[in-house]
Amino acid sequence: MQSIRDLKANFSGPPPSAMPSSDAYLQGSIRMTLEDPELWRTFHGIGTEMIITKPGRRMFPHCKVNLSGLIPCAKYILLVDMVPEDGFRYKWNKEKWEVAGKAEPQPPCRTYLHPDSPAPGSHWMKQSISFLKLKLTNNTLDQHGHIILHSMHRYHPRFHIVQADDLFSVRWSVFQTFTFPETSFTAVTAYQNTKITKLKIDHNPFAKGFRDEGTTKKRRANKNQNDPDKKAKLSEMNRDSGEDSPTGFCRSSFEGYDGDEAELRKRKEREEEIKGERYSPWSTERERNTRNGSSPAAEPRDVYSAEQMVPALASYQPYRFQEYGKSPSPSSSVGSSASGSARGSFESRVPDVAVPDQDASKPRPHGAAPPCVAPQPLPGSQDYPGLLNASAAAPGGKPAVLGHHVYGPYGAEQPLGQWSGSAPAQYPPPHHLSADYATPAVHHGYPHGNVTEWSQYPLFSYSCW
DNA sequence: TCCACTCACACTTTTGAATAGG
DNA sequence: ACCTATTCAAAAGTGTGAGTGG
Repeated sequence: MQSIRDLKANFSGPPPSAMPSSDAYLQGSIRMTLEDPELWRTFHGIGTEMIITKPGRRMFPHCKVNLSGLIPCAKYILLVDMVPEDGFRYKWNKEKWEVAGKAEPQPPCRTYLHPDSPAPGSHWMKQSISFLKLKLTNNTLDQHGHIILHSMHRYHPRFHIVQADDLFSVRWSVFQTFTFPETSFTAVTAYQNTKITKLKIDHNPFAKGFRDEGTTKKRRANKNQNDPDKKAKLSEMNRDSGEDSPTGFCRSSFEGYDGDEAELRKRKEREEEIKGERYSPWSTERERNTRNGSSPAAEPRDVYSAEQMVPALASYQPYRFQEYGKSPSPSSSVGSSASGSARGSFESRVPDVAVPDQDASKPRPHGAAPPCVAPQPLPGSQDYPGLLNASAAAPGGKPAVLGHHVYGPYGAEQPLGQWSGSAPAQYPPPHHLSADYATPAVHHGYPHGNVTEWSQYPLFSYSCW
């Protein structure tokens, strides 16, 4: 298990009041654990899919985490963004996901700000933190601040904790970034894997209507009873599912899973036993990538330990350029975003992810500029303008500590409400800061001194309700 | 023809206002 | 007048399946 911090240096001399209390920062060990990991793992074991729609769709399971190790009286801001897992587009073919080509250019970067932000550490630690209202969309012109993703692409959520008294001081603050491998998912506009559908129906209360045989069967029966073709289809589905389901409802082919709660538990136990054999449709691939390295983290069993903390320096930072990869701004060429890439080896499919030798707990002096690194495409077909391969970023395979810089989406006049508001007017058309938060604007002509100006670059777009 | 996507639908839970009771 | 509990309607969140368009 790695515990690497994603430390953001202050690049432009913040006012002392805005400086994080670095001692506490460095000495404290912030710990984040994923709530309901079992559920996540169940989904992950099959290959989690998340529906994305134009108006925005919540995640299920939704992200819920516990935090500890924060300074109770210090204020923190919590953010979530979505990071592409790799540089590929996928298709569902014959009961499994296959690579279908190169990934599409990254959509505008959006970051979800937890509505409680900023709040004291005691607040974050006293209860689990839910990102229930985070929504995903495939609408690149989305005006509601939802997180924009591409269908048939794989992502994972990334959680950022920033110590900051208010949203303004985010830009001076130190980030810590956490990811959980079991939260990775494929964005889809319609479910591909019936096993996932089944799991969602059985666990999501809103889908209860599809759960038992009663309503669903009736509804389907009503809809189909006059249509022989549909009848045939339906019975075919039953056959496919490998069960003589009397319900005629989309019985999952998920082996042995029948939706009954108690039964589900038993199944889960059984699954646990065989987890090593089939953990995830993706895991084999990952293992292949990671097995060469002898990192213990590559072992699924370690990876999914219940109290897992996966603080990760993203192996790639969302180095997103405006206009889908066209390099629009000076910042794109002077990255500095060298992410200290220390996601567990299990987590990255980027072959040459390196673990930073620079302990994140070792502070860089404030004001020290991070190494300037030009973004480079991921190896092979990976062509993510939005990503920076950490190892590529750091010469000599020594990823530098990431300068994970934030451009506040709020101007000086703008209250916190700007982040949490839902009025479309508050969301300017997506004109995304080139190289966004991976890049210190101070290097690229976005004067920090002028909040109003840099606020034009919504590095962290926001989508809170 | 295939496949990704959109939309209307029926069903559910959640939310918030109105009301009643202490 | 205030607070709490209950009720009810509207809003929002689900997956489904038909239809559409590239």
